Amino acid sequence: MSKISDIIEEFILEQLEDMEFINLSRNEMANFFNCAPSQINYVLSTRFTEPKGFLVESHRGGGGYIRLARVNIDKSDYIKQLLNDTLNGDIDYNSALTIIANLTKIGFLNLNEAKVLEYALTSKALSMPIRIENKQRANILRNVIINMLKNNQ
Amino acid sequence: MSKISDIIEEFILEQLEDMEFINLSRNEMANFFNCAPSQINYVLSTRFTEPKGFLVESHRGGGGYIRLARVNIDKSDYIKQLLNDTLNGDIDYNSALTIIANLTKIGFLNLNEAKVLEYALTSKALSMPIRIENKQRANILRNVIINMLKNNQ
DNA sequence: TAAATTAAAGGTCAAAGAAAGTCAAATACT
DNA sequence: AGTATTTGACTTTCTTTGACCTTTAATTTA
Repeated sequence: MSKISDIIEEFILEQLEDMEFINLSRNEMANFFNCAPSQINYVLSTRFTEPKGFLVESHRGGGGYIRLARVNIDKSDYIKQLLNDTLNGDIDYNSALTIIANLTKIGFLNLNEAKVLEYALTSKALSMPIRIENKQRANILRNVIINMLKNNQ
Repeated sequence: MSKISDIIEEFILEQLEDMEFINLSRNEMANFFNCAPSQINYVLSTRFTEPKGFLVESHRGGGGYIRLARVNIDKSDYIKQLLNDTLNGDIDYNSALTIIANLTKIGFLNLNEAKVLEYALTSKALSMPIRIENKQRANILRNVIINMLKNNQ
């Protein structure tokens, strides 16, 4: 019994496949999937976030729409931004997965490396009596990146 | 007059037979076996543990589930021993390096994977009080191994 | 035609609902 | 007595729903 949010996510991803962007109508979507309009916002805000590589713009009023675009990332900018910003805060597991996927996409990690890193950053792997899992995750990820830069390139 | 825990264990094992993984609903199970939901947790935590070669993931909230995977643990005595003993204690960085080297030697990890893992387990990456750091390191290493076992069959 | 109104979007937020997790007390075995 | 199992109250996490808000286009009115 799959969640409606997952179904909507799947649908959107399908639409977006090899499209630079798509325009959605929130009300039509809600109608089609038989859910509250705000459900669409929920899906967008949990699954189509900026760190996951999506960009959402919208216009209200008559003829309003939601435009969803994929952003493509520049390798060195991306890594710079990770080290300077993103990885100084807290990173939950899902965000980590996204980051790892991005690092793979830009060729910084290969699939084997990505896999190991994913496994090392699961909640379970990091679970500790103290509550600093997300900080810990960010820290590990940052250090791996730094070391790869230092020793590999 | 078999214990309900044993019956549930049996049931799960049967489901899992020649399945790579199964998804359970805790509430449905509890309902089916007429027991408290937390009984399911009890069975999982006493009988489907990592050292025994099982992997449990779960999600809460609407549409939540518990996913149980079986892992092929008969790979080598060395790995068995790691999961059963060594990695239940504390592991300092140098011991980790040795373990990673061994895992590489027996072909369980390739060089890329080994490298990432090394980077992820440095003191700096884990930066915390030393007592906890070594526990954390063991925990991460154990989780990586268990997940690799699952994925590489 | 400019201003005012109405209708058509989309946004926000909090409450309700739907799982699963935790922990400790009670009970049962050995 | 000591360990293992069972139960249940309470917690945490994630999802769904709905009431109310804001923005903008279209339409009506003075």
